[in-house]
Amino acid sequence: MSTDPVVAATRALRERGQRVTRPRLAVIEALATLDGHPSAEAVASAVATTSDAVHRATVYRTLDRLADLGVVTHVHSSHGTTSYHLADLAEPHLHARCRTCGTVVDLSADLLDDVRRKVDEANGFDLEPGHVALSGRCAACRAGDHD
Amino acid sequence: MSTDPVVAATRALRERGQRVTRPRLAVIEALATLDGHPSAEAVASAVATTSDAVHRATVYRTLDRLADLGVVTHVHSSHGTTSYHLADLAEPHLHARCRTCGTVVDLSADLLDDVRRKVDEANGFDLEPGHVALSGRCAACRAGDHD
DNA sequence: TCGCGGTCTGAGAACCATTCCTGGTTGCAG
DNA sequence: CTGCAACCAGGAATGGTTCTCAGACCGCGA
Repeated sequence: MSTDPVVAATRALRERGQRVTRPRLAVIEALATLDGHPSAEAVASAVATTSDAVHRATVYRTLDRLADLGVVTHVHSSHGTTSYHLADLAEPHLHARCRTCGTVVDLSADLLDDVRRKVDEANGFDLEPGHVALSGRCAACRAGDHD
Repeated sequence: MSTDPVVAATRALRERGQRVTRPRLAVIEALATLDGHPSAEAVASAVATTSDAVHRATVYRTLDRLADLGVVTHVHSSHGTTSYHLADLAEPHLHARCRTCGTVVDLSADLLDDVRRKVDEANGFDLEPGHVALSGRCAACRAGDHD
């Protein structure tokens, strides 16, 4: 990660013939700033506190565009929410979301390699393991109360 | 599957002190009739064509209640939709949803057993593999067009 | 069989995140 | 600098799901 993620993102935009606009920069910077796996809504409100006010709709559109370009990664989790993070910020990894507290846990990327192979052989289905968060209960919630 | 799923469902309701009402029966029968993994919306419109008209809100409530009772299983898939099916109708199994055509593929239940164990050891996270549909691309869509 | 208590339903509006539409703005190539 | 096209703001529309409340009905006990 020697490259500034913001710089990398803007470069990726230019390379694809996309414009680098203030709203887009604001979204990218918000993603670079926010820890974890913010939802579109979280990004929107983070940007809202900035000097550049960016309209909600623009945030959604921009996140979508950036996801297309591969600049950001989006993960769907259980309750229909989608979270985003800059692709550069971390190694590829999988996600698991606690169904009780909503925390997202990062898992190692190769965890599902075997499964992916098996599913390909058995069903001809090409699994994309990072695209959806697995569900379950995190250590804290398991300890906190009983099932 | 020697037991009629509708009977099993009504019995489960009674055992929990829940009432067996016409709307609930209609929902259960719709689930027993519909193939695959219908969404709440699909169940609602299936029920709407029946002689007993059941209000949308009631369908949602009922599905929720039945899921609590363990009579139906609900699975979240990528686009925020939730699908339901009677728990009795099939062996426990996992789901994978094609991100292109939306088809839900059933996978064998033990597929993620190893992964579950690993995640438990590494993160203390208790994976519930059936609760969320994995994502990817089905055989037909892979053949149909290129990535 | 009948009545009662409490649960369940219907109806429509509220709700929330997301998407669409339109006219005005702005990046960027020339 | 100028013009074109892509982009954005604003706000309304959308679509699925949940809420509220008064009335209906289930199931138990008499």
